Amino acid sequence: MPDATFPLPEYPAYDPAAIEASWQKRWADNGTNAPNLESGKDPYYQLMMFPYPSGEGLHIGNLFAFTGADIHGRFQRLQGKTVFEPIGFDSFGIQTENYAMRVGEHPAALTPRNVQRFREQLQRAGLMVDWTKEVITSDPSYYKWTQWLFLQLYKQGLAYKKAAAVNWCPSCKTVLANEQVKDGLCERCESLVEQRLLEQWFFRTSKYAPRLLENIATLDWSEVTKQAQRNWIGRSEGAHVTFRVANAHDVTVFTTRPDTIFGATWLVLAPEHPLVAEITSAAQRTDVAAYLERTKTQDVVSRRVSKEKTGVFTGAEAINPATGQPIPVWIADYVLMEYGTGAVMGVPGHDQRDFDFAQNFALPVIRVVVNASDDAATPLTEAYLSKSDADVMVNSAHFSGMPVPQAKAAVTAWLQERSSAQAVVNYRLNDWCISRQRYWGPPIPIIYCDSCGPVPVPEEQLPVVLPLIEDFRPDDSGISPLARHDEWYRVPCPECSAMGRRETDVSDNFLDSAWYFLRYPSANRSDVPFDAALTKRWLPVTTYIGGNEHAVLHLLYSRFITMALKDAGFIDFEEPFTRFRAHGMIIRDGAKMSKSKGNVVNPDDLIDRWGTDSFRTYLMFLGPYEEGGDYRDSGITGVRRFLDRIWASMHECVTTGAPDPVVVRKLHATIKKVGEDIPQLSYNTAIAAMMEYVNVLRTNERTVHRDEVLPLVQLVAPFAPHIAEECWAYAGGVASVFDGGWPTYDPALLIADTITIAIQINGKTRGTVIVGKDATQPDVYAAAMLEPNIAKFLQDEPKKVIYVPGRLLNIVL
RNA sequence: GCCGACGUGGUGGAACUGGUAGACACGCCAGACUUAGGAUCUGGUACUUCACGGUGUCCGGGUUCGAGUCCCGGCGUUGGCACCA
Repeated sequence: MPDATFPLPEYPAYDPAAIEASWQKRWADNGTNAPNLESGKDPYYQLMMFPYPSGEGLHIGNLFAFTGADIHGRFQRLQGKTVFEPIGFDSFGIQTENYAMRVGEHPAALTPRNVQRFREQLQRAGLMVDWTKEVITSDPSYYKWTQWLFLQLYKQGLAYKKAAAVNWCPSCKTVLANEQVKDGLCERCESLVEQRLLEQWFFRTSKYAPRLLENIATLDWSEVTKQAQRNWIGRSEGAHVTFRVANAHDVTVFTTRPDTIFGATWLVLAPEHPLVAEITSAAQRTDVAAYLERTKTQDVVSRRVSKEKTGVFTGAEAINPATGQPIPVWIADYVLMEYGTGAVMGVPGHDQRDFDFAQNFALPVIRVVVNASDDAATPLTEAYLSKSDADVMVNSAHFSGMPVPQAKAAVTAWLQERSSAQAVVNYRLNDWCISRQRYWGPPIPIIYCDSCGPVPVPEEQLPVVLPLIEDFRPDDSGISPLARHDEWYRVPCPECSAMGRRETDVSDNFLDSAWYFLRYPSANRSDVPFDAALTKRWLPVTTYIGGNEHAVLHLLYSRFITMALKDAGFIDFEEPFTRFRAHGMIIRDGAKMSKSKGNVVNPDDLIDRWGTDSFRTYLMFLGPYEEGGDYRDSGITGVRRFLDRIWASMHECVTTGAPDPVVVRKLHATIKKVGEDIPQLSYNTAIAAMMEYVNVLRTNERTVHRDEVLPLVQLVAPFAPHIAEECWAYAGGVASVFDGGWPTYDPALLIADTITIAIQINGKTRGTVIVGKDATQPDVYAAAMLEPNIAKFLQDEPKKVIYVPGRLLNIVL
């Protein structure tokens, strides 16, 4: 930066702090970033994932995410679209509640402060956010509609209550979703997770599994995200096969390998299977009871992580419908009640888990699939998982000798004829448990009445306001703290007016964020969750940019809610996000930033030192936006120099004379490149292209013409909006640079008069020649012969000559 | 175990459908202007060789006139899921 002791320049030094504050104020005063949602032409809904307002303030990852989304939104605006770029705060939830407990404050006191701090930081970040449509999920004006949403799903039969074995964290004292359990430990506090049986509210996400899966193909989303969704939904084709058990009961299993049924030498039920009690023989009752007790009290770690196969014999026998032979029925906790039918057939020869089980309990192994080169008599040392289409059946009655793929269908059909099987498709997507026995969330709007049962709170009585209570801490009763407050808890039944009790569970934080994008355009409306006309005009979201850590849950829940609302007739689309792009993660020194590692970077300090524009541009320059990058302190100087040079060029430029054609040619190439890179989120290469242009622009301190620099100001505007506005205004631009459009390029100017052709001998580059742009192969060849370095190789006639016009000539000797 | 991504100078990273590997930037070296330089500008910077040249995109094969890019087989790093029948 220029020093004050030096002869003063004739123009003001680039002072980011001053111009950034001034432009942020002007944008707010002029409503620059608040589009007219009713009438703006070409609506473009640019969404970014709203932050959870933590006590630590915004971190660099947030700003990386938001800046990337903002650049995209600003670019769309420069293309003439009316861009709506809202933001809000995901302020309910267990994170805030846990933080509040840690610092000994009430979440209701903490949240507004955190939100305010986030707001200030976000405003400094120079985002094109429409602050008039801000949404705060913990505000009654928002969660009123979250509760309304619950009621709509309830009416549709998509919300129901059931007793379920849940993951219980003894430290957080709450139920955890399966997704919140990592290796049997609580995702947040890393305590051992236990199992408990509780009455919970569920949404029927499983009903939508096929649609959620099929629609993925129609979405313009990052491929990684789509794949993660597919895996999560987990479709598998197979069959339900029914076994007769103890001459009295039918037990249905799900299998993806019906072809291996001749190798099924036992049947296993999950410990929670409803038939366990009925089929257990008198002799085995004690052992079974002991086993059930053990699996129930066992913590989830030993159940889910140690894959040791345990089990107990029920004393019952089942008939294998293929062989007609009796096989023993076992109970084992490697069978999960949540998946399939909660029962499986044990085929030790061709399933590794069954093989391990057979080893532990000395159960017979029958091989029913062999590879062409294998001998069926060789004892197996592990399960043979059929991988080749050349595998054939053995020991399988009249199916022996049949190739495996064919046998899958044939065996199913054969069993089906005998009413023992049915081809089915199974999904691993479970229903969504939305109950949380906690305080900091929207109370689920249900009242229990002794005579009427569960009664939904009438819509006109919403919101069910979360009461301000001092002792919001959960205890280990498993019941929400709200139950301890009679004046809130006791309430008349809406139907019969007898005294009833409120549901004390609050809903999952993911429900708050599963519909916020619907609320934004209608954020100022208190009478409806979303205005019909505005929703029609602005949704679905045009482009959504966010972290891939939400690739599964948040995005899937949002899709589910959107589908449910469509089916209920509230909206006319069923996919909320037309285009989704996942950004990468910012790491430092090859590792995630974390407080414990002490490698956290504070964005405020960087903005103070270098300015928002430099900081934004630097974040985008670190690496490909969709991959993230490695943060280093040293690199930001290069970006700041780049902006300094733009500033200097603008203030030193002349309007007399004509722009240099060579510079103009480079300018047009840069306009093309930047305009192509931004929509693909190739921000790092767009910035590199502009830097290259600046290097040409200022070569040897040449005099810059205004027409050479003004389009550059427009190109850089999405990245560095404040300096762009300032330069635009300096050059006499009226209004905002963002209403000035995007520069166009002349394709004719991109074609140079001369081109450089690489000359290769046997594929090895030996030199280059410069020829006219229309040079033919003989022209290039002749030119190459004038180069001594090339000519010396050509004592003999070349065998072959390959010419790639405009690129290279390869002479093969 | 399953699914995915990635592997290029001292560093972050470029390289469109196979076509001059290392754009751009940091750092470093040298020079200019300077009382000064942590400002600005200019030049250089993959490795190796005095040079001509040779070698280079994780390793080993292959396809091709030509491979960072495509194919096969390894190794490594990283993200997600995981007793899902």
